[in-house]
Formats: sequence, structure tokens, C-alpha cells
Amino acid sequence: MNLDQILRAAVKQSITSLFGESPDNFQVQPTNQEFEGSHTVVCFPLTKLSRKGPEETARQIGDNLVKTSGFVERFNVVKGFLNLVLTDRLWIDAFATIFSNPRFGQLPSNDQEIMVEYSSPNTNKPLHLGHLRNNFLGYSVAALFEANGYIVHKVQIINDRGIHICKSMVAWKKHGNGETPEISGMKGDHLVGKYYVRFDQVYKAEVSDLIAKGLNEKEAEKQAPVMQEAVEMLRKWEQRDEDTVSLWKMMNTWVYSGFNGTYRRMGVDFEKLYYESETYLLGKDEVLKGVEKGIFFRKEDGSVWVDLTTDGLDQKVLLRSDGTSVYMTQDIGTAILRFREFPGIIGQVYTVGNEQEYHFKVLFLILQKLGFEWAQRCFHLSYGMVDLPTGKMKSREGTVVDADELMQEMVDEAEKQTRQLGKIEGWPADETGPLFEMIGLGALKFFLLKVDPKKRMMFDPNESIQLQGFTGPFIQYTHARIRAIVRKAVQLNINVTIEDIKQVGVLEPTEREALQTLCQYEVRLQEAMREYSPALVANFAFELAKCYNKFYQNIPIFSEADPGKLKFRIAFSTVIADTIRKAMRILGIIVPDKM
RNA sequence: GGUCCGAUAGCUCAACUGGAUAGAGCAUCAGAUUUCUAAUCUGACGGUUCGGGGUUCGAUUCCCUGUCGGAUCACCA
Repeated sequence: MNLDQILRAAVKQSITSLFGESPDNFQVQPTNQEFEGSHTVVCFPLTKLSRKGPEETARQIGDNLVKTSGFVERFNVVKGFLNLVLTDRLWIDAFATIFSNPRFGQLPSNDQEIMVEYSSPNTNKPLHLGHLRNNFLGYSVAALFEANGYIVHKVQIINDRGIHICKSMVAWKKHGNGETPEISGMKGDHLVGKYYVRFDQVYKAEVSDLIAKGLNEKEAEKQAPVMQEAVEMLRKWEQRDEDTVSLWKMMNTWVYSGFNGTYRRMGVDFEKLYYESETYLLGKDEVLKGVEKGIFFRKEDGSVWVDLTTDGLDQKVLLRSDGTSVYMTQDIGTAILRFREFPGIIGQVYTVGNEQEYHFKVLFLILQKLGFEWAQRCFHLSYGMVDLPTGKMKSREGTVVDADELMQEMVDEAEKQTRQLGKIEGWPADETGPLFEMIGLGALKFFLLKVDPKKRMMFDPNESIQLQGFTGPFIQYTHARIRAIVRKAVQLNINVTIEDIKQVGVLEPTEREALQTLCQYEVRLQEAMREYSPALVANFAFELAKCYNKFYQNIPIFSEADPGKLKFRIAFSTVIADTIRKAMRILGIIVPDKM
């Protein structure tokens, strides 16, 4: 039992013995800074049980806790809020428990499996800022599930077919002159992206040409020769035309090697990759079965629809009148396929932008109608767009922020600032590179993860690069300083046992404060998981670092006379550094020992 | 037009799902400390929580309504 559970049990017992009835739910929350105490019981809802005023109710519970619990030292009542001051003994014991548990912050396995999908890019251009938010989120949520005892399967579906890649193929064929990543020295995904942009330029020129010749915009867009070539290319691909398929394979191979480089630097990985080219025909059978069962219906022209009007949504097409699949059909098929391939999973998390909320609402509803019980544990981890101070990102206008470039800029800036501070003088060259990488990417990840996923956010490159305040590097730096203390302790040959900790009698206020935060770790983790919110973990890590800084500022550890207290503080520092490391690990951020 | 999301300090974001005088960081100003790593710490300043109603002991949170911003409603993916 952790401290929160112990306390709740005691409060519940007090209420029951005082008022003869056990409360169905009551709130225990952290006490506000301005009042004395660490935990606050909100007593307003309990007045129904006690049949007394809130203050009197609070006083009675407080009295009872002091008498019976053995660890409530004193209390104060403000309005209906019962603020509890716990004994140092309890804090120290709680800390001893954490200290002796190397797996603190990692819940035991619950034998459940879950699938997390993220990234899922198109193969016609390199990854951009939006993908960074997606990847960091997905990766982090997966880590969150792992910390909570799940076995996680990380996957993505690569949208490797369709008109978008055909556009790049057409442009390359016409204007590429056989350019390859090897010849140009460009990363494969950037090279393919270059031809996607080229296509768009040619296309636009052709369209305005046609408009000048008197066509209206829609017709011009349809009749533009390059567009027709792209459509033709797609048709050939679907017919498995040999030349087209081999061109498609070659260019996709370039893209994949580019993506792999980007993923490696981002620090994300996948257990299994799905390819749309292999799954885009799936789902048709399931839809036809649904027609037989009367779940879907067929219109006169032969197209198949689902009617969701009773669920407050519209009608949605599932098979075209020519019998071919649409996006929804594929997703139905892919979802079912995944549950077949991973029979152990209880559900799926889809990390996809919020512009597809409607799509997933419909998808999950259809799966439910088809009778798949797991559909209610499919979750769309929806996230908002990333804006720039300059405005909306638009790929056609070239205002996208490229993922590779951005990562490099962050690392460069980390190097610049670190050198300016002169902290790495005398460091061997093979250690500085990885350090800049850790700091630059840590800053980027933290910035993108600290905001509530569902909210649209502003990414300010200038601000994100700041290494002060609510940022990754601030936490990394705090960690590095704590590790310096631990190193010194090792040098001095100070060993700490659990007995040493238990012998400590009194805590400094800053110690108690940091301990209080530390004890909340598991609670916060579970809450973060329920909310699919790395932001809560980021907040926790920041809070813990701030508490420690305060403690560190006020208390010189090694000048402490009492050797018992010295040992306690070293253990305390070790555990806090460890917990910071674990929290940051969930965000995919590495914390250095030195910086 | 229908549906869904958002609006909180000058800026970027919180607020544990209805709790106390709405909190952090940045920016601004004032101070401490020159260490166990100063990428630190302490203060001050800063708010009609978009407007208007309602629900109750109590509302940033729930309901209604209006304004603004965004997304979505394809035989596209």
C-alpha cells in the first residue's frame, strides 16, 4: 500500500466509526500551500452522513484520526476543509518503502496486452512537425502503458499507395533524370518529397494555363495533363503493371531508409509495420457479411452503406457502386486483422490527428455493430494541430517545418548554449555529441508533450529552444546535479541501508515537500494513463525537479554533521534522481548524468 | 446549415473531473547565493476565467444562450 491508500483507508475508517455509515466516495486532495498540512479531506459532501455542519464534521474526523490512526499528528479546519499534518515517521517510512523498491514507479505486470498505433505517414514526403507530435505522443503513451504493467505492441500503418505517391513518381519520371539518393546525397524521403513539390508546381502551372484558355477551375484541375498522368499511374499500379510497380518499390525504398533515419534520431520504434498496399483490399468480406446480417444496406446502384442516423451521425458509404473499398472499409479490415494477429490484446489506441475524429467515431461504431466486443476498447488518441507563430502550416506553401531540419536545429542550439556556459571544457569529443543530442531532443520532446494532447498548440521555435523554465533541459540539468551528489557519495564510500533511513527522526520542510511529491508518483502515472496524457507526467517531472532545487538550494548535504541525516539525504537524492529519470523515460527523454 | 472541439495573466500553458484567495513558466522589476554543477533560488507586478443567464453551500469545470476561432459532415485518404 502506498501512502495515499493508507491515508484513505484511515479516513474511511474514521468516518464509518463516527457516523455509523461508510461513505461511498470522499475526496482527499493535496493541501494548498497557504495552509498547514499535506492532505485535505473535503467534508462538505459528508455532512449528509454526519448531520452536522461542515466544520463540526471536519473537526470530529480530525479528532478521531489523531486518536486512532497513529500517524496524523495534528489537523486544522478551514470551512469544510480538513487539513491533515502527518507525522515525519509516516513520511520516512513511506520513503523507506520506496527506497527499498527498485521497481518503484513501475506497476507489476497485469498480463494484459494493448496495441498502440502511431506515426502512420504517407510515403510521398518527409516527416514534419505534426508527425513529431504524433510520434512523441504515441511513443510516450505506449511507455505509459508499459509502466502500468501492460505488454504493448507498437505498430504503424504506412500509407504507401494512392494518388499521392503516384504524383511523386510521375514528377520523378519526367524531371528526375535518374536522380537517386546516392547521386544527389539527399535523404531518400526528402528526394521523393522534392518531386512531390515539383509535381505540384507543374500542376499549378498547367491549371492556370487551362484557366487562361477559358476552362473553369474544376475542369482545369481535372484535365491538367500531369494529373491525368498520375491517375493513369495509379490505374497501372492497381493492375500490377511491372514498370510502375518497380518504380513504386524503388521510390518507397528510398523513403523508408529516410524515415528510418528520422525514427532513429527521434528515438521511436515499432514492433510491426502494416502497409496499406497489403491491407487496402481488406474489410470487403466483413462488410458483405454485415449486409447479410442486415447491419448495412445496399442502394440501387449497388453501393453499400451504413446508417448511423439513430446514433446522431450520417449515412456512410462502405463499398462503392463498382464494389471497391473506401478508406473506412480498409480500416475495418485492418482492425479485425490486428485482433486476429494479436489475440492477446484487449484494445487499441490510434494516434491520429483530430481532423479524423469523425472517422474514428464511425469506425468504432461500425465495429461495435458488427459484434466485436473489443470495439469499446478502441481509443482514438486525438491531438490538435501544431501552429507556428507565423500561422498555419501548409505543405503546398512551403511553410511546413521539416522534422529532420528541426531536430538538427534543436541539437545545434543545445550545443551553442552549452558551449557558451563553458560546462563542457575538457570533455572528450565522443561525449559531447551525445550530450547535445540528448538536450536538443529533450527540449523538443518536452515542449511537444507538455501540452494537453487534444489541444491545438503553438510551437514557437525560439521559445522551445530556451533551456530555462518549464522545459526538458531544466529537468535534465537538475538530474545531472543530483547525480553529481550521488557520485560524490560513492567517492566518500557512503553506503545507505533501509535501516539508516528508518532511524532518521525529523525532516526539513523542503525534504517533506519533495517527499510529498515523490509519493504521488504512482497515482499520477495511473491518472496520466487514464487520460492518455504524457502532459501529466511532464508536469510531475517538473514539479519534482523544482522541489528538489528548492531543497538543494537550502540544505548543504555534505556539511551536515549528523551522519544519519547525511545518509538519508543521499538516499533521498538518489531516489528522486531515479524517479525523475523514470518519468522522463516515459516521455522518451534521456537524462544525462553530467551536463 | 448539422455535429464536435477550443477560448483562462502581456505570451505559452495548468487547475487532479464541482472545492479554499484560479496556479506555473516566459517576459518585466527587485533581491540572494558564487556551491555539492548559477542552465539555481526568493520576492513583486500581472485575472470580470470570451459575454449573458441558470443549477447549489461552492462553477474555469455542469446546463441554456450569444460571440469568436478551428475541425468535420466525399463513391478522397
